[in-house]
Amino acid sequence: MADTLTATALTLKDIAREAGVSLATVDRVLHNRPGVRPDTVRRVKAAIERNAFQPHVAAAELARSRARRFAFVMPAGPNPFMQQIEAYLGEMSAWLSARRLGVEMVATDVFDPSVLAASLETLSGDYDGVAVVALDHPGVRAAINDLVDAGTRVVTLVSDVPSSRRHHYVGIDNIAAGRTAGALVGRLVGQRSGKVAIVAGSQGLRDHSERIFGFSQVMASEFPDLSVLPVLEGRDEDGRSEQVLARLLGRHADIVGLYNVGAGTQGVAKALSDAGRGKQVVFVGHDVTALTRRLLLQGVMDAAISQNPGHEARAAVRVLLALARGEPILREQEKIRIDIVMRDNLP
Amino acid sequence: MADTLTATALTLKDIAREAGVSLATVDRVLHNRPGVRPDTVRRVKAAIERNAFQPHVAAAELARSRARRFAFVMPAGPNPFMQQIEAYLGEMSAWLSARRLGVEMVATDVFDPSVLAASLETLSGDYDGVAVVALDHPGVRAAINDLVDAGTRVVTLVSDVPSSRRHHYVGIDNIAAGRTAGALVGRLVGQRSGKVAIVAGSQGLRDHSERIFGFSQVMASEFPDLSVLPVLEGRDEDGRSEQVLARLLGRHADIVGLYNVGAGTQGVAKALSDAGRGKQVVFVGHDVTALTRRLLLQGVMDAAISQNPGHEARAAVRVLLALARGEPILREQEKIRIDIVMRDNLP
DNA sequence: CTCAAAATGAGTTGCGTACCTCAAAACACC
DNA sequence: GGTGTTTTGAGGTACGCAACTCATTTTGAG
Repeated sequence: MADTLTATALTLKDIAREAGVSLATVDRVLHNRPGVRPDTVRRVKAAIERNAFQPHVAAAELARSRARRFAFVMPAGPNPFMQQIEAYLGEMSAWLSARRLGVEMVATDVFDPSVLAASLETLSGDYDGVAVVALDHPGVRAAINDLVDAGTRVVTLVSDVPSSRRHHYVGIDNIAAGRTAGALVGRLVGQRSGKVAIVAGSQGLRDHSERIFGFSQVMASEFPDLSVLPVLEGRDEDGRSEQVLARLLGRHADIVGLYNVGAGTQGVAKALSDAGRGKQVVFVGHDVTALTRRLLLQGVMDAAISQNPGHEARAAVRVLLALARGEPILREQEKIRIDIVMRDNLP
Repeated sequence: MADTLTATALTLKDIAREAGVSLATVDRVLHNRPGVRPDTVRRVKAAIERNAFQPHVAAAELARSRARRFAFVMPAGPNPFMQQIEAYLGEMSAWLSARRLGVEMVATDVFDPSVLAASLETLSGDYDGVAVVALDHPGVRAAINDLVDAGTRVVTLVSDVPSSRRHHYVGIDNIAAGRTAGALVGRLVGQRSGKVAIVAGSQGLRDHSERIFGFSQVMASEFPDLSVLPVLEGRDEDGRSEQVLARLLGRHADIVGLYNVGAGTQGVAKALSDAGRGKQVVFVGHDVTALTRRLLLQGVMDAAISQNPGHEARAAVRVLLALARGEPILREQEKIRIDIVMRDNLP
């Protein structure tokens, strides 16, 4: 009836006794310090395994006096999504200080590889962990690898650099996000046939191009009655997005679906409304902000694909902390889901 | 450029000096122990406020030696959703034991108020915290209140008892979940008109009736072309669900939508398939299990409304721990979202 | 067998808090 | 002023581990 999940509370001393060695030797093994015969290492590790021993995290944390410092390298300038991440980190401040963790924001131009790489290089040695919104570029990859080699824990945030040796990626699978957007547009358009427009920031951005790829894949394979128009580039700016979309709407009267891949949502919505086609066109975009929330409630947007920024911020901190402590990562917990947000499940 | 988020690392000794009292007095104030003049209490609290002092959680945890014990009171018998919660708790075992936390499962008949209440009473005193899948009933409410009065922290899990004095509810808003299901069915049906069927476990269950309420609300107000048929009760069993639905499908050729409120999904799917209407009827249900995953991939189910069981398990533990430690709860983090899961964003 | 190097034991200190005891001081009351 | 009560101070111990020193034992090479 009452089924217990946790082990008994052994201490290092118990492990030492079990392995027939002294506390000092267990300590050496536990921290990979030199001067222990391979055979002894094995005996100690066996004792640890056998008892499923976990060092008491509170005791370990207390003993190592030194506070941990993490850096968050984020885009400079006004990006609502990034501001949300920063805000959620702010909400954690009591949590952080109760654990004597220091989190510092470093603003930089993440779109310029050399600037970003240089920013990363300056962090070396000063921090126990770094979270970075990274551009996928050889220079950046090298900078990340240097940090890792210097013993800093690195997680990529929102945008990944899979070819680097970063310890973890906190963000969504953008191809799947694009596929989800495609399925939604296709299903919500229903029986109608017609054309589908795509507005992106730039196809040079990895996350945008991956989303477009996934979207197109689904449209081609599952919704043959819908034809996808060439991708418009709005550079994530409202004005330009509005302009290019307005022109396209003028030329095609049979547009039934619209996928906005990045930002510039305000402009996209305005072009739709001005053309008087807000209700006929199925409009799917990304992220839940004050604006998209309003558009969803008004029925202008039909769905938003979202990655929970609060979750991303907290997951990044937790992952960095677990890495620094040598604790296992709860993969399931730290995985960022692709949220489908419609009017009735607005968070 | 580098903007720091966290406070400096003061200790109790610093606070004592600031307030002009001894460590012992600060300790008395911090733990609401008697024997301190009101005026002195004020001075100490002021010093704490002024410095935004947070006790070092690791030190506090270490000092109080006594391990914490939590109990999870869950339904006995084979319920896949509950089994998932249990499995996720199992995945946390390393995390738990590194913090010297004991989590025990208590299986009981949560559908019988008196049995459930009795189970809760037996826990009094033995646990620092209790998470319970609770039926909303006066006897249960009283049992919960008794636990709270005895100093045990209580969170309701999945199913709430809002009228009790439980400290926290970990679960979704079921009315909103029903609304979301309704919006999905309506939108995915598209231009067609016809009838919509509802299969529930029992309308006596609070979560089921709330979901039906939300679903009907949306259908009535936003999809006037769809008419909702009377609710079928399948008691969350496959056989009975299949039987009642098969009969209904036989009587109505114009069913275009189906909402399965609870379990019994296997039977519902079978009735649909056997009638050869798997593809024409928009089928929305709850929870991501091995079965619903398969049905989504096959295209039999169109969407699943899901509350992440892993998140619920971990949130319950974190909330109980925060309550026990007197730490603030990260509301945003512990809030359970209503996930819309379609084929392309299957977790 | 000898000797240096490697491996190990034994012990100390400190981290910041909880929890406890005992004595001293301050206070209230008659 | 004396009495009893309340408030405060001072100090200690313990929690489990990290990080260190130094002495001692074991090992392997010559």
